[in-house]
Amino acid sequence: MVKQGYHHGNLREALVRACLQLIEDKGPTGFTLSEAAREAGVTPAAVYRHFEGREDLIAEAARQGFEVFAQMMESAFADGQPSSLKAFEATGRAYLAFARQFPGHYIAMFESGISMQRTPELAAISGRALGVLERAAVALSRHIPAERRPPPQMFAAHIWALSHGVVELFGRGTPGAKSPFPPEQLLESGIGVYLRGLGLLPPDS
Amino acid sequence: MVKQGYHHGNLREALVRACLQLIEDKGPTGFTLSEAAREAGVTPAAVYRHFEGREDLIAEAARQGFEVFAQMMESAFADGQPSSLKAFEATGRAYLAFARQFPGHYIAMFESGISMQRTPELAAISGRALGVLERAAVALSRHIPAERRPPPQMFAAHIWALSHGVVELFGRGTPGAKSPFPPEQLLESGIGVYLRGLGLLPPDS
DNA sequence: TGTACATCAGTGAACGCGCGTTCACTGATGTAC
DNA sequence: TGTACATCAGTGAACGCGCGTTCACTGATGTAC
Repeated sequence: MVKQGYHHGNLREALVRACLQLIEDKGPTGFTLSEAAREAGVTPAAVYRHFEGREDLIAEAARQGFEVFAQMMESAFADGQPSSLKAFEATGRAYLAFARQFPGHYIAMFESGISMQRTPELAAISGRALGVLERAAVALSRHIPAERRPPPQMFAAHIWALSHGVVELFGRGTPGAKSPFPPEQLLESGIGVYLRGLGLLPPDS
Repeated sequence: MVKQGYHHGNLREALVRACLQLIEDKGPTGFTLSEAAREAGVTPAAVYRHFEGREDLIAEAARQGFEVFAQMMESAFADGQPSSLKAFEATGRAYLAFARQFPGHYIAMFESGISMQRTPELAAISGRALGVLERAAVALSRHIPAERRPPPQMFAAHIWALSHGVVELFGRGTPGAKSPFPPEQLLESGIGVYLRGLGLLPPDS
């Protein structure tokens, strides 16, 4: 992460990577522009050649996160193949997998306090990512008799909330951590119970 | 919140209140000891008569939060009366009610980064609060045939995660906020589906 | 009831610190001819 | 192939700021006699 000559070569990306690492290690609070610059082997002032400031750097980190997130969710959903049920479950797993694989991104996206509406671009990409969840819910909903079918947005919101809660409380070493269950199992079983409650899984098993 | 004479009278509590208000308004990051002192009409140095420092002040705010939280949860659970189902649902509602009624406390407790294990006292009171959820789950579990009964800790963890997720994503004006459903309804319906999945509610209705 | 004095809860000045941001600058790169 | 020059991406010094924390201090309170 240390540059050699006068020109860095790829400072922009190096800064984003430093930002992500710092956020992951020290939380969104702990991140400072100066330290990211230091990490990249560069003067703080150099950052301003590539970003408008501290916030803008975090926003870019989040944006890249949503990009990867959207891709993972979409490829997990796989247009509802082989069945909308399998696809839905895969989507839930992808959510957690992303949070674990890219903790820095996840924090930048959901805990750093930057708004998803900060820029049109950020709004678009985050909407695309979370839209997958909703599409998955819509597809699954078709298998529920219309009269006791909850609105798909509500369905999606439930799953999102459950997933996010599992990540925040049990996905990292931080505050809760008391649970004797690995987060994957927790989320999978939680979704299982939920789907059974919707009549989408056989009551037993 | 401004003192009159040389002695404040109740500076300790005034500082905690200021801390909570600042945390609620500006997030845990935005809170500074100096500003809390200013708010209380007092020199920053005066804070050290009552707390060991910034962290200690936040921890006390969290502690008081857990105190209230435990009380609300316990009185909602009401020893499982009138039925373990009703008691359980009331407990879930109490969780959300607390988060909405005491946002500053909630943030200090779950988002400020202070550990629940910071002091034995904090560990005890937070354990007591979250223990209610587990007792409620245990009581409810008895109505499930043993062979398809999930461990009550898992049960409790699911509900906690769902509740926390709803609070974080939809309970405040911040990042998600796109959901067209009020958080209360979201949580209630989510728990409803979940309990149906456990066979604790009739499949229809 | 009055006074001496210990205790307590504040002051205010000072500290060192690292931060984010700005500015005029300069070294490196690449392109036109 | 060589040279002049525009453009770009960095430097480094400086700024003002507010922070958390410390220290010797002093004003107010309450208690003993």
